[in-house]
Amino acid sequence: MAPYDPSAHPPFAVTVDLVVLTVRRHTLCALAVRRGEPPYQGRWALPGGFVRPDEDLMEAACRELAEETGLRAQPPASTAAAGPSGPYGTDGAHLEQLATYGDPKRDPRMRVVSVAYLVLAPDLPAPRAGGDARSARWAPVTDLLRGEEGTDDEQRAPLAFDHALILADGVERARSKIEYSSLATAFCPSEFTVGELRRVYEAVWGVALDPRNFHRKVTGTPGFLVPAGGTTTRQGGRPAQLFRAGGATLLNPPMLRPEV
Amino acid sequence: MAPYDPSAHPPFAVTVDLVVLTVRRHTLCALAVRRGEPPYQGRWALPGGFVRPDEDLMEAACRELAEETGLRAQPPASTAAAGPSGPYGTDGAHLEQLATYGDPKRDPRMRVVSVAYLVLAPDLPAPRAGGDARSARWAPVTDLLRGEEGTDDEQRAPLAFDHALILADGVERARSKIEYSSLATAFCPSEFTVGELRRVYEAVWGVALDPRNFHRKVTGTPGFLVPAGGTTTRQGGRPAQLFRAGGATLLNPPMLRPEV
DNA sequence: GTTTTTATCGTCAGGCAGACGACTATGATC
DNA sequence: GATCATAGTCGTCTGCCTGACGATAAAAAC
Repeated sequence: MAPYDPSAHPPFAVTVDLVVLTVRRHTLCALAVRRGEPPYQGRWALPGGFVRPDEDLMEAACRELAEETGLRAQPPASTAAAGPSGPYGTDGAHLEQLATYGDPKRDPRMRVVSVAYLVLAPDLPAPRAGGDARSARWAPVTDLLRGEEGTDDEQRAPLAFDHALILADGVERARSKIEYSSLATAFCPSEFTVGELRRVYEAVWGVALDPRNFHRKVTGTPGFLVPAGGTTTRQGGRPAQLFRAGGATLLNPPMLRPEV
Repeated sequence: MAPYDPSAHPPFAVTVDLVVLTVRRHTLCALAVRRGEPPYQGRWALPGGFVRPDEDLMEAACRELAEETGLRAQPPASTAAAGPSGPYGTDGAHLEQLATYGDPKRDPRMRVVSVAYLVLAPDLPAPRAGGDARSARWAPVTDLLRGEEGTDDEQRAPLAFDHALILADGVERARSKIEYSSLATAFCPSEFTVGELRRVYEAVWGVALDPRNFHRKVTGTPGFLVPAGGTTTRQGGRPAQLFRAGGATLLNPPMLRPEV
């Protein structure tokens, strides 16, 4: 480390940005908020905000998540406040650090370093608009990521700042992580069927999976699913068994993503 | 994002810390430097330093890496200066963002947010002491991580700050990443034998692998290795073919890490 | 020359995934 | 109520890959 010189610290602002993903209507969606002030006024952006002076990064992410979605997110009492080690459950949603973005020009106002967090949530009620009357919406990630083509529809404008890059990184993380972990259950309500879980994989990966092989795989992996007791017919067709997420977090061998 | 208020930015300092890993004498080692000033004066720490006002995070990491190891590391001209997307090759070494640590109490002097980078390097010559005469050394990660037991030997003192946590996260990242990528070749010189590559896996994972099955796996995976033409006998025994890292970056199916 | 060391090729059995057939149990429709 | 459409669940078969391990090859050490 360079010799310590207190005057040597340029003024950095530190923010957290959230990539909040969910699956709605068989589509992978992300939470977007409309910016109320410059720069990028009126454009869609990822939710986020400044980290407070005495707040841990994950604490700040939890706070922003609660403000935007109403998901209760109390920081873990004492465990590893600093590190990214270990995901952190918030009311069934999954939260983990994604990456940090610090291009000197990423914010025209000043030097901002942003720590992005990834949240995987079950299908939530309509997003809360937040106290400051900003509008928020769930948007398919494909729409948010190909906002480049200029179009009259302001819903199609590219995301503010470098948020398209952050979102793309978050989506890629989610896609690869459900391969070798049981994280896909974070997209499901507390009780769900094998078919619902399969539709999560299909939406996140954008592929069709064989229902029979999928069923064999997830029910055959110890600790992945535990029977919840009942059945449901909410998807139509023959009643399906309800399951809860089991204790296992790592899938070994992993769920194989079909080659495109 | 919260309404913009320029007065609302607490003074954050942003640093980069480096987890530089290599394999020496069949052991996974990390680069450690001795701190020359308080806090934690005299203790071992990860190399790192403050990010400069107009410097991208990865640029800062490259600069620190060059200062500490002499590895030439010029930032990519224009590509994705901000994101963590895509590793970045530096003279054969691999550099990628690891995670960001921002516990308000992690540095007693002030609020410091540190972005950690992971570097995988081939066995280098002795580390450069650096212009400011600090000492640096390669230490087995097991020694650095179990420095907790109080002992007279100052080489055994725990790492400064939260660097033990950062190092542990970096080691875990490396362990899991060589499973499904060809990154293990970053620990090797430009030409290497299958046996040398196997010893990298054995050192990083701390297990013994079957030489025959390993040979079949790596030579049978298209794009992983390309013959370099010659043979060498530097490891003793029968001469072994020399290989170079192939273009493939992802291993599919992955190299399986034996269950403990 | 014999031993030691490392590299490399083969063989074999078991596990798992992909492809797909068959059957079951509901609601919707005629 | 019969039929159809929709989902869910159980099996079968084949091929690929892995782990275990035998066997051979080519050098250095003794």
